[in-house]
Amino acid sequence: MARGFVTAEEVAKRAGVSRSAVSRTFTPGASVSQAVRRKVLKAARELGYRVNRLAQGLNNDRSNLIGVVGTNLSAPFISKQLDLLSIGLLRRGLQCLLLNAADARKDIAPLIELLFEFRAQAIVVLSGEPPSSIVDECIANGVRLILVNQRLDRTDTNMVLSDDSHGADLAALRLIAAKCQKVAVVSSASQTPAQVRRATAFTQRMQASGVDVVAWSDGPTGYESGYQAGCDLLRDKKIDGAFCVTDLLALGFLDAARIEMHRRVPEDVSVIGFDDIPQSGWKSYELTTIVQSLSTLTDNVLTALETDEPATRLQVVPVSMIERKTVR
Amino acid sequence: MARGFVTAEEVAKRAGVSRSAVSRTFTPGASVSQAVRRKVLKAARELGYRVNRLAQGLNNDRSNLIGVVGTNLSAPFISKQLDLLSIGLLRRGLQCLLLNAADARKDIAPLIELLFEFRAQAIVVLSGEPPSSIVDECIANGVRLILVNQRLDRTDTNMVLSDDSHGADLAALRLIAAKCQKVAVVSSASQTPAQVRRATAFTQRMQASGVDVVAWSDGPTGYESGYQAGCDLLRDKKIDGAFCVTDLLALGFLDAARIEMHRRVPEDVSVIGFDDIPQSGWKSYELTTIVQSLSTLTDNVLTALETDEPATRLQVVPVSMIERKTVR
DNA sequence: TAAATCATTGCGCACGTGTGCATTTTTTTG
DNA sequence: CAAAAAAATGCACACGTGCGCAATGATTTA
Repeated sequence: MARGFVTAEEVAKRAGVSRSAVSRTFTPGASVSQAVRRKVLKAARELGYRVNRLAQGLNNDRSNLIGVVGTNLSAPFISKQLDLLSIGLLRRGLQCLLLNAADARKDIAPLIELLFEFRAQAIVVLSGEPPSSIVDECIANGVRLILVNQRLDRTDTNMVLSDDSHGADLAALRLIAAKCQKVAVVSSASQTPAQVRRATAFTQRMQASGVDVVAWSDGPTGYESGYQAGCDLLRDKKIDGAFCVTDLLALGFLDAARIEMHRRVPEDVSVIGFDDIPQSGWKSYELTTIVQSLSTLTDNVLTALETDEPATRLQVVPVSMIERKTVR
Repeated sequence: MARGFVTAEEVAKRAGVSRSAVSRTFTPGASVSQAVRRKVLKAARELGYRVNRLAQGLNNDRSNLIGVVGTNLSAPFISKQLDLLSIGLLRRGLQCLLLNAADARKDIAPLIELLFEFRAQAIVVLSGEPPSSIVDECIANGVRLILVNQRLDRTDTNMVLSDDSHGADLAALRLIAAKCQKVAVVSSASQTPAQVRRATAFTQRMQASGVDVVAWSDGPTGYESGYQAGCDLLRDKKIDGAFCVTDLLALGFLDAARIEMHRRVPEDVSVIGFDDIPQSGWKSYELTTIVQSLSTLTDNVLTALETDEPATRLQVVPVSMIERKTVR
């Protein structure tokens, strides 16, 4: 019971073979006789040997580590994304080095530096806007960079994002069909690129149809902000529709409308969200919303990760609308 | 612009010093003159040098990697736990190697093996029951193992868990105070140790007071199962109280009670949950529940991680009850 | 049976870093 | 200014592994 881990050297000694034999036994496709292999495996089992992947990655230059950076890891949408991503990585024999960007909301550059130090093979950014200089460094070091739901004005990095503007269009058209006269767009103070795209696309489409639009954005992207928005906005009795750029906002808005402001949904006010988080399907809400296909989003990230020469740098994942019960 | 990463050797050559000087420049407390340090830093910046932590960990035997294993990473409670944990790790200069145990629900042994291969300094298990043999291997290899909300019959590993039985007691006493005559205990088919502890403690306390208890457990631990439980159980008009071992179950139960089974809560039925996830505070629910202090839970994990000689192996975190509006 | 082919094995180098040790340079002290 | 102390520097080894290369042993072919 030596302190620390067992090395291939010790296994070799016990099995009475060379260290190379041990290495080859654990290297698929290497040339070892059955007899030696058996001896090595026996010794390894007895000593509790495990190959050291760090040392392995040192001369392989394949660390098998994938860096994942994100904020708001406990928000339903992101956490589901992380869930699927981590499963997919594990299945592909890749490890997930998770960095929570909560402390460095805007500037995630230091975190990416850290991932460089760990020789991450690739980096997936779930949220937080990376400066353009980071992209250059990734390219220089041969690290693949994948941005999720986030658009950069460059063609030399991978981006996977949902079709925000089309989603916003769907929402707008639906509210127009519901004969809304005056609608609200609810977003948060964080104003992520995705949120801005959704809000502006929606606004444009509505205004083109001659519908009044009032914008609201304050606080963090969560239930409470949506609730606040509902309380603020629905003092205006004219408002009969709302598009919330996130389901969490929409659910807060819904509760404010029904419970605090005494409106009937959908009879008095129609509400549409974006994301389709699990809670939106709960019986108390049944929110009509734009669904991002989280599985195809994740699949695209994973293929972008393992493809050697990515054909398409920019992948836009289609969205659809699921009609539940919050639109007239 | 060489392919791959820059090494200390190259920096040394460019700066006109020895490789040792480079190493020392990036090692806090090492002896380097100002002049040399400046030259090295300049060269490093120009070349984009970053120390290779993998190689570093090779002779340090401090990989700085902490393995985190868990299932249901997108469930509100676990995801919040992961969120806090990953923040805390980062602040302490530790990296979070995340393994999603979704594919190996029961047997997480292979995942822990994998963490051994990466020479993780410590392993945090958020869910999924590790076999006792794993504990031995961790000890043999000097890897600290921390089990969260999960009790093993051994005294040689770290465990941090909420006071489940006391929480269940609080719930029982409250339902007794509400004069419930017949109550349900709702759990899931997964029957994790924590769930079992809560359910049995609750049942014992209730039966000791002469209250009828019916148990229900089926499906995964989520909203839908709670909903199903509500639909099944509330056919019995006698049932006027329920303790759900998880908030998600409780929320589903609530919706079933109010919407599907037309009961008034709390007038007809009282409901208590466990965890205090964000959704429980939402205006549509206002669930009375047992709150686990996620922050102290996480703090205890982190201190267990960095303390060299843990005084207390078993840490029980106190729980409390937050009264909202689902109990008469 | 001799020759040729093939599988197996061990040696030694490489990967990128930290650090002990001896040596050289600088600073402080008397 | 000389001597002693302190600081800085380079060399070489160690960490644990994969793999190329040459040598050895086993097997097939003529």
